[in-house]
Amino acid sequence: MNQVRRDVFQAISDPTRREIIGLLSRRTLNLNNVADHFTISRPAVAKHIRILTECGLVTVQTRGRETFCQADLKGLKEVSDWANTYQKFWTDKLDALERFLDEDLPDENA
Amino acid sequence: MNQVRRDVFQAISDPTRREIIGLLSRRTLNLNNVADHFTISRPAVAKHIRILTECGLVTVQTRGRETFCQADLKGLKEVSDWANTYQKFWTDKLDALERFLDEDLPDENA
DNA sequence: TTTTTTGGAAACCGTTTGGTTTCATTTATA
DNA sequence: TATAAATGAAACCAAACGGTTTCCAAAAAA
Repeated sequence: MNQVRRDVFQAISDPTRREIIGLLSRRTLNLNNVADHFTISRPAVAKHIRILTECGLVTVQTRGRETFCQADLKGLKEVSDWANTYQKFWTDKLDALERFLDEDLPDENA
Repeated sequence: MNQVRRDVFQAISDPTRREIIGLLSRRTLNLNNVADHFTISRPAVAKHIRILTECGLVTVQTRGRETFCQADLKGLKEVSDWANTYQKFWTDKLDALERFLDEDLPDENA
């Protein structure tokens, strides 16, 4: 969990972090509020949140003794865009011509 | 790299694996052909490909002494769908009412 | 002013990750 | 048939990951 690689793809690879994203997408919560949703310890949640902040998916704002965590999920566009590059693999709208053009012709930079 | 967690999100968290996906999305290649695109060793590439097969993003077919690797990226729909859940975070089409409803009203399960 | 709440930070731990080298096996080819 | 090509498999490794417990500091509440 110690920070070295910090990109969005790696940040969302952990299911707990995706849950945290889901929580914070609905409302801002302080750290303990987030931790209350999980069985893992509060420091573990804090580390997940740090990872999310390091790739910009969460911003943190301290007020008094509380640390409010807010989702800022613009960075997920990169993920969406990347996955959508391969949309044809799960879309059935390909007709014979498209298949021919996409797969049967030799690639121009092959 | 030893296989335990096998979900698509974790499979695509590694940049090398995303590159392999890109390669195989354009044409089927045998293992050495894939490995030629990288500086890491052939066994390392083989392990990446195994991970991709274990979550169904790549299928493998042996013919003679060669192992042909083919992309089957339907599984990326899960990633696309998940990311698109948060599309409003990078889409500017929210008007004042939407912002009000989404953020300013107290959450019903708060 | 004690006491609680909130959370940062450090030290530690076992497992997973991403990589290597080496060796064996199978299939083609000279 | 001897050799080369393609790959699998095993053993190993350092670093990162995901988690813990413990302790400390600051802010709020009794």
